[in-house]
Amino acid sequence: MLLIDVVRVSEAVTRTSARLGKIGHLAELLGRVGPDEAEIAISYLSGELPQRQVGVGWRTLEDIPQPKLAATATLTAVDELLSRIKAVSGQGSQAARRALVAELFAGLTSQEQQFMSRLLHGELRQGALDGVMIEAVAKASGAPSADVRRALTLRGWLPAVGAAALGGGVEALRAFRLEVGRAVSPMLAGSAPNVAAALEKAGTPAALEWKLDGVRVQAHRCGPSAVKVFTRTLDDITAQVPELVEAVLAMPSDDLVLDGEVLALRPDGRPHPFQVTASRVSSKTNVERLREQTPLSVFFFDALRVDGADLLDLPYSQRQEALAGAVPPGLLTPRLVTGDVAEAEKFFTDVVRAGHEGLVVKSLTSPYAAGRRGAGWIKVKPRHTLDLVVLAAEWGHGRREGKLSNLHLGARDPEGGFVMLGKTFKGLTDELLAWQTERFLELAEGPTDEWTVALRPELVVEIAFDGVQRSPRYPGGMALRFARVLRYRPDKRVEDADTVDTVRSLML
DNA sequence: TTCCGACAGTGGGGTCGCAAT
DNA sequence: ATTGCGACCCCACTATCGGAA
Repeated sequence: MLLIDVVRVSEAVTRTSARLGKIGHLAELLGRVGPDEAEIAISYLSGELPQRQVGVGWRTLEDIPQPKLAATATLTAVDELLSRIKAVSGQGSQAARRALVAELFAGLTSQEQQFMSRLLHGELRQGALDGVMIEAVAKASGAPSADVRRALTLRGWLPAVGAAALGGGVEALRAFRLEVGRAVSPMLAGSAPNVAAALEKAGTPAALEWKLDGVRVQAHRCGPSAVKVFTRTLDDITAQVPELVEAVLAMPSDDLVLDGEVLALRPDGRPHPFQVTASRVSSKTNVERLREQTPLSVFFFDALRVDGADLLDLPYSQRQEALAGAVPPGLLTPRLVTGDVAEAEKFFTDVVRAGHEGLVVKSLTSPYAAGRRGAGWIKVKPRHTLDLVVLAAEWGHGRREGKLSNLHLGARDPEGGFVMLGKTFKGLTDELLAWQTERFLELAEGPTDEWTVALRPELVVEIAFDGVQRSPRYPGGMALRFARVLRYRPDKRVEDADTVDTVRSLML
């Protein structure tokens, strides 16, 4: 199959707004793709590369060769070149990588070049990713989408699941098993504004678990001496977390799959800022030295397999029993089962006072269903707000093209002027986006660069955020974490906006 | 007919590893 | 030694579609 066949379908998917229409276009192509090219086609059309990352970003793609006129590139040839690019990126010069990228793009038409650029950027923007592709695989193979979804949970990679479904139908899908040592797609949580709302969603009584601000880990014990650890995106971080490996090796069972969170705690037991944990977990060199300075702790909250028994389909409460039997009590995430709102709210206050992120409220009956947010797990976190001043705005991309989208936020400096604390584009409705674009252009002092418009500091906006973190980037040495717009405050003057001192007092 | 769950899109700050400067 | 780039940790929120109620 030619790359252009895939590109044409992607363009048709982009033009079609109805989800069922998108699924129809994708399924049609899956119906005519050969078995050796199915993985590549499914991968590209769900917006990812079979190689995952190949070490090519926006900078590398700034200048690419003239396009060809005739579309002759085959999927397999393109895939093979991308694998070579990845290999060179792993160990080789940038010049060698650039040469291979040039070779790839020189073989593509203009239409194909645009597709490949977006794919490499991870910005296909065709309105279809895994969720839509699951349905397309189901339609093309004749298997129920629940079976496709289930196989994806166990296998963790849709192209392999899709290729199996196209080749062997529903039986091939049902042959997928949880395999110790191979990552499973993790179950994700939805969110609620407060504990009472979360309890309502999860059903009572529910389990309340501490939400720790670290890195999600899936630990596999594969036999007497082997452990593997994966992140939420299924990357292998075993070598970076020796403490966790040792903790799992010390457990009596030698056939386990556990779900948990790893984080750095201070000697007094309170958590380090997320930045400290992230730094430790992502460091690959000097791990032994680093673990002495910043040891990691792990807390498990679910068990997918214990002593060779798969537990994914069991209700939460039964998985908890298995977890408690397999993991020492000190490595269990603190939890409380209750249906009482007052008791739950006290537990929430306690966990926040202990310095942690909040709670995850879990239905006692839900199975471990990967990939689908919001079903059985609901997270709750406290919310801070500040009244800040809009200092500048950046032009948006994609569906926000032509709109001023990303706001530069500043706190008032009592000495005069403003101190930038970060940016946000979140929380804006289309209506607000249109309004602010118009209003900003009235306040514009002129462009500071290609994307940014400086504004007269006159607008006050109420911003919600999760916390203040240390920042090497901004002049005040601090930045807001997960800032989002709540509403504009036309009733407030700039003199009423919060000051940097207020923000600094929150950074404790 | 209305409601709501699931999905895709739009990007945010911070940090590491690596190659080039 | 520093800088630029790519990758990936953490993540909130809105718009939309289409099935459920």
